[in-house]
Amino acid sequence: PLGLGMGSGGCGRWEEEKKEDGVKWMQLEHRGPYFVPLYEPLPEDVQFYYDGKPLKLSLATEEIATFYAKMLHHEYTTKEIFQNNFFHDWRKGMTSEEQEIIKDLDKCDFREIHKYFVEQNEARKALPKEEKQKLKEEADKIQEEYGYCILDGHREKIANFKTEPPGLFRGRGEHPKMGMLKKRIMPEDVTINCSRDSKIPEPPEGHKWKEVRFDNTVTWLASWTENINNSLKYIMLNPSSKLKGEKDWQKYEVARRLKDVVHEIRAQYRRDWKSKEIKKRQRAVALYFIDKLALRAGNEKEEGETADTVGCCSLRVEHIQLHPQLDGQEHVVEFDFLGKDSIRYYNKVSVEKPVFRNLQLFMKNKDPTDDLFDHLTTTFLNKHLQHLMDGLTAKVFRTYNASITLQEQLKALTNPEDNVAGKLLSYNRANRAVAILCNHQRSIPKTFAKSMQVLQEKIDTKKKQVEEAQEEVKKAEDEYEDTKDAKAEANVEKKKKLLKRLEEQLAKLNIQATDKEENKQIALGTSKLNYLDPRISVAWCKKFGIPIERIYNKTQREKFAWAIDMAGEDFEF
DNA sequence: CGCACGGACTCAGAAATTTAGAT
DNA sequence: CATCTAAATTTCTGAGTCCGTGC
Repeated sequence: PLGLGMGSGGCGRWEEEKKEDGVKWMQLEHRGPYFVPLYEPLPEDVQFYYDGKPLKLSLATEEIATFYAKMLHHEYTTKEIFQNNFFHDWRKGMTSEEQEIIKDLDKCDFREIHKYFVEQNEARKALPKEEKQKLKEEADKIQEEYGYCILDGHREKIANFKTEPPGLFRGRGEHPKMGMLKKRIMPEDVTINCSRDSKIPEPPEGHKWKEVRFDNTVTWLASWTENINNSLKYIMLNPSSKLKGEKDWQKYEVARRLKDVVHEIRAQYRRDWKSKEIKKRQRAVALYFIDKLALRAGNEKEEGETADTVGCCSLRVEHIQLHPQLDGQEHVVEFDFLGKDSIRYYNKVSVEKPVFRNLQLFMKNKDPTDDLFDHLTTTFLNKHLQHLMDGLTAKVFRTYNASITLQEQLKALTNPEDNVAGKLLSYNRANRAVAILCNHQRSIPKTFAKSMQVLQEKIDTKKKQVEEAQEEVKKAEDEYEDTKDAKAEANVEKKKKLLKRLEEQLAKLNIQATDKEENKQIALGTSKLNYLDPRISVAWCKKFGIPIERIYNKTQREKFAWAIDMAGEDFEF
């Protein structure tokens, strides 16, 4: 229905007969989820201690105890909320006798159990090669049996074919539910979705499914309700599948359509800044942020159920500060809030004057904890966007701005004279510009400082070698001056060649160091995988003769097969 | 008929595992 | 060539967005 235009190339796999509205497949057959192994009790000599005395736990109580014991040295277990939630749920699982004894988490000693698991891990690592090989083969067999399905005649990889094992819930950031017990998923919890006439998956022996349904308007193979947030979890296809690939393609086509109308939309929200309706003004300012800063929409969240994070529409007064003047800039807005996954967004932005004025108005007579856009919801915003362009929602701006930024940055940064390493540095820098725009961060790798130092030492060594080689060249040249014999001439060439090689190695190391430093706190993967139209990258590779393997690994090439197939070097986003 | 709510899907960084490269 | 180590890749599952529906 979207009328997707084919790029150059074109291939059978990505163009197929249209299905009825909302229908996702005609045939779906699979084996159902793979259930993670049941709990194995601890050996007799591994004991739990309460108040200094060994205490034999019932099987269910012991299992939950092991979840905590495994995390003993994790920062989580030091948090009061984690401890309280864990202890509350643990006690619920205890027998009444155990409840009578175990009343204080501080008196619980899990150290021996913890030590046992550490040793188990080490033992597994130290296994002889053949044993490891055997384990791998077993895993491969499971993957082979449960990891694929048949969808409309194609064998497709499944993303998550295993049920999630039980354990303690670990939310991101200050999550009020951290430490709660995540229950084991049983076949009786699972709904299977497949085609009516397919081989219906067998539940494990002695069990039955909660339900088997035949709904071809959805893409999931199985689902269950998890007990922490009482929400659904799904088993779905791998990104390499045709179904997901087409959806991905469609996403970028919508973003490309935004390119045609974005100027009009920008003109529109600038007009709306002056509207008499406060609601319209708020919508226009929010949209300006979404467009300029690539903020997320920011749906309302249930208070106390999740970590306190916000997006654009849910920003509170306390999340911004207004500076009429700052560091030589006018109308500066200082943002400081926790976004998705409790990742901090911190930014100082000079905004257009009407935006600044409006923000002052929106903040007037409000408490810090009041909503900045108190008359705005994501539904209202998206209704408006839908009206401006078919399929337009707030998130499309992120996709659009990310992809257009990559394209522009590649154009600006790529030097055709550079070698492959130099061009790849440019690519990474363009990718990095997008990651910064989208605020994709990672924690600085634990070994960062050390490995940076090692690299710096390598550079210093190489520098010395280059200097020595330069002297060697000079010496050889002097000798040739004196002797003029062929052997000396050959020696000069040899030394020059060596020098050139060393200089190239040094340049490469320097590039590596620059890249590493610039990248230490930036996560490139998320934008590469979810925001950047892969056809831009494919075209860039073709244009500059960079092998596609240098920017996409195997998994990424599988996910972006559609783009690799269809994009020529002249593709424009 | 507006809106809460559930459902289905994309997007997210940490942790685990594997691979490659240095010694 | 073996072994250690860091980087790359894969796995995992939580956290968002957005839509349809039912009251």
